[in-house]
Amino acid sequence: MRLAELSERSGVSIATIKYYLREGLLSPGRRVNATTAEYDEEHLRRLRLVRALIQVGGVPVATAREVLGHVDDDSLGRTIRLGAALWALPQGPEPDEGDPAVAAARTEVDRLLESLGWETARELAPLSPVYRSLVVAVASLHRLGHRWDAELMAPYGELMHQVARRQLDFMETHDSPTEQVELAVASAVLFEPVLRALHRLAQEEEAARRYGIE
Amino acid sequence: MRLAELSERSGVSIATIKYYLREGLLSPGRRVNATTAEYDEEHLRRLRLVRALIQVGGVPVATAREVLGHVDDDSLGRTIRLGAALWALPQGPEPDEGDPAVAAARTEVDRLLESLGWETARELAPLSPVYRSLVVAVASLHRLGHRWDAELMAPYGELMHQVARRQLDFMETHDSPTEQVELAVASAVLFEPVLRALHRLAQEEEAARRYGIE
DNA sequence: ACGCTTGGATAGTCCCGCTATCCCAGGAAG
DNA sequence: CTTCCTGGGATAGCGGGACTATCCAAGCGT
Repeated sequence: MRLAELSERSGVSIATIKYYLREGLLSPGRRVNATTAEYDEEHLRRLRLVRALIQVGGVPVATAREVLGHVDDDSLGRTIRLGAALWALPQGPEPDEGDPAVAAARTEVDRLLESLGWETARELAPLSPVYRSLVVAVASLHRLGHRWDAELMAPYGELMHQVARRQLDFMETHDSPTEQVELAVASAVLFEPVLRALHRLAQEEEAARRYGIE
Repeated sequence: MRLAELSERSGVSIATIKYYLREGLLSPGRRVNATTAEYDEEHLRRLRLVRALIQVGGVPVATAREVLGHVDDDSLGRTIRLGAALWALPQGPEPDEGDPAVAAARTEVDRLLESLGWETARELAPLSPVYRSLVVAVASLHRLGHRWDAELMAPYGELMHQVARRQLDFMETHDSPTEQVELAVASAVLFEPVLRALHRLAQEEEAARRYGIE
């Protein structure tokens, strides 16, 4: 299919697709001649993923490029590829090491990982952006006066572990490693808005049950 | 305390505090005379909340203003205040009603709410931005080929309900309604990065356990 | 009295995600 | 062959968002 058709079927404007091509989020089409390029279903799939990441997941374009670069890197093993893709995602602020709230948060997070028995996560913690963003969020909660300790959070960790297990089960129903990693990334990015929405709905629901519509 | 001290203690630059004052995220200090204003602990607390919303939660300034407006509106009952504040938060794209994936997603979400017995959420669904953002995310998962139905999601809904219950329990340990709503908003915004980080760590952990470091 | 700080107002900066314009090279129609 | 039209690449511009830098006038301290 041509650019025009790709645009038609994906609902993304031609100008925007060109922009994504420039930014390296999409591989160029197969050049038929100097003025024509041909795109296939693979491009369409990828374009939908890109849109989902950017629009629904709110991932910046530069980050999406990096993530997809890892997804496509089939020189790596599955775990590393997945890890690399997930590590490229967060982009929150870095922890301010001078802040005592950060130090306290770090201690609690470490205790949490220990009590959950997440050995790999503990080993990789000093390097992991995800770990750092967790520390930042916990430090913020501390500063606002929330009690937040490992005991309190452990059940949530277990829950998220259950979620992750379900998702990897689903991932394994696909064959191609690239597709698997793509799915995992899509889950990471799109499943989170789902959880967030469920969380907020639950909060409203529970508040209404406890206090009624005053 | 003066502006300079407020800046010092919060770690936010004077210029930025002035910006927040202009934007109405912070109430002006008590004017002592034509050139001096006095701020108190309340301002500091609020400033920390604002920073957390914006930096950690990634909430746009305009949205934060709206949310805090509801938090401060003590003419409303607790449930409504909390609901209004949470409704102002999401800011995702609106669902495209022409899209069949959106229609399918809506059906599944409605079935989910029914099976969870979230009556209030069901009643308010047509109006709720949170509900709409859930539909958008689910539709996106559908388009990317994820199986997503009410049965699959119900356990996650239950989990989020548990989370919400714990948070409201904590909220009730505070007395002032404004503080309670503030806490709830902080939870909604800061607890979510925590869950997200836990989710990603769990995903890495589980992948490493299943596949090793290939 | 005079410099120094404080707070308010205004304009400017930087980044990001597009979007509009221009240009040239085919291919199709006459 | 010529002419016109379309597809694709390159470049520059736009609009919004979050700050940030500069200026200014009014006190306050010595």
